[in-house]
Amino acid sequence: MIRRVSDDRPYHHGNLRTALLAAAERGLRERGADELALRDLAREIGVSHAAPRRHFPTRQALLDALAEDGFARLDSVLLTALEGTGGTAAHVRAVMTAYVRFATENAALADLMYTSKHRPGAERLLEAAAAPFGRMRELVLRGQSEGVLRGGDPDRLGMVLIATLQGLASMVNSAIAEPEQLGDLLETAFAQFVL
Amino acid sequence: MIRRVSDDRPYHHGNLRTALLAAAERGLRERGADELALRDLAREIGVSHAAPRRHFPTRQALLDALAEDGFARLDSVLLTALEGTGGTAAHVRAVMTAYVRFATENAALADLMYTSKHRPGAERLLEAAAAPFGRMRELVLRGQSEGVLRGGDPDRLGMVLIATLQGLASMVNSAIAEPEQLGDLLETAFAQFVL
DNA sequence: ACTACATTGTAGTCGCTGTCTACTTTGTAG
DNA sequence: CTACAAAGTAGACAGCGACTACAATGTAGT
Repeated sequence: MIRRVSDDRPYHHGNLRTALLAAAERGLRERGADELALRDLAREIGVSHAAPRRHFPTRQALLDALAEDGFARLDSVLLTALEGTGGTAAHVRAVMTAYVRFATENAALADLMYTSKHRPGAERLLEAAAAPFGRMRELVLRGQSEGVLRGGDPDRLGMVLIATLQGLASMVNSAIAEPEQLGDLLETAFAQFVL
Repeated sequence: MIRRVSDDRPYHHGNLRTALLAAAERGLRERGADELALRDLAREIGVSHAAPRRHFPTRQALLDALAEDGFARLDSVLLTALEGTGGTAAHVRAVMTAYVRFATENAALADLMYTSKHRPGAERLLEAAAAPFGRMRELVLRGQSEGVLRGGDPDRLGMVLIATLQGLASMVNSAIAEPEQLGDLLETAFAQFVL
């Protein structure tokens, strides 16, 4: 059992991919995507500068993985919101609040999730996004069948709903709208969707 | 009248700031913000690598200027849409279409305009954004007074409207929604705002 | 238990970038 | 005409992403 440099860390990290994602997520939250450097993460974790390459062949691959994970986290946040008490209308309100809360508390992550980079091979991201979008679609279907939501193609309505929420989060994140307005803005949006 | 290196370009460019912005805008459209390098732009224009610094002290300053210009261009696009024929409802529809068209044809620019980078000194950007937002607010006021738009605080309603449009553009730009759906999505959104 | 091989780490290098500093050329106001 | 401000150049530096060659470790097959 030979140990490396300072005789404390094993040659193989064992969980480098996970460690990288965790460190990257923290860096993303605290300093933004532009400040994320693979070499910084490697130093922070204590591996060589080239080690991350085994798990993320390129910096963009790491950012994509972050975005993918972001959609999974968003999905679980929405799921939690749907577990609350109250009727469908209350659920809609809860989900709306939860979405915007998530997207404003993780502003840089939200940017990554909806970035418009030239990305030909982003199937993984789209699959990850399908989870929260599907969940929202189900809620819309339920709302329509109960008559609390406007009719029409549930896919379209769900998409417009998420778009509105993500747009509102963007306004706050870019400092165009003030965070204090968020409650009122959400209420205005809510009134448009719920009959 | 001494000339420089290849005896063709004068020592002073004369319009370097404008030239940089133009080249950057093209690069932004064709290759995305990540690929924008100050040194590339300098080479393309034919000045030294340090010359851009006189006009944009940092790369981020150039990106901010691009975003600022983006809001000005957006405002003029909206203005054009408002000059069309038809009543207020038609104007609302035209503005909605124009917004989403602008934000999808200039996807990377839209990202810059609504980015959530830690930006303490972004007053310039906010001032630039005030133009299109103010224009939208006027339209909302007109729509409300004519009874074609839902009531409530016009600032809030205008903000929700732009948020919805920007959100829809984000969905398309990130390939979550397909461009072909845009028409239907816009119609769904339109039906929510116009009584 | 041994051994071949895939996996996952290390070290070093390369070109490129953004930023900074010192210097030079040009425009311009007094 | 002359001093100074404005706007360019050249060179240096550290840091980064990406690539390569090599080393250590886990593991599957005999």
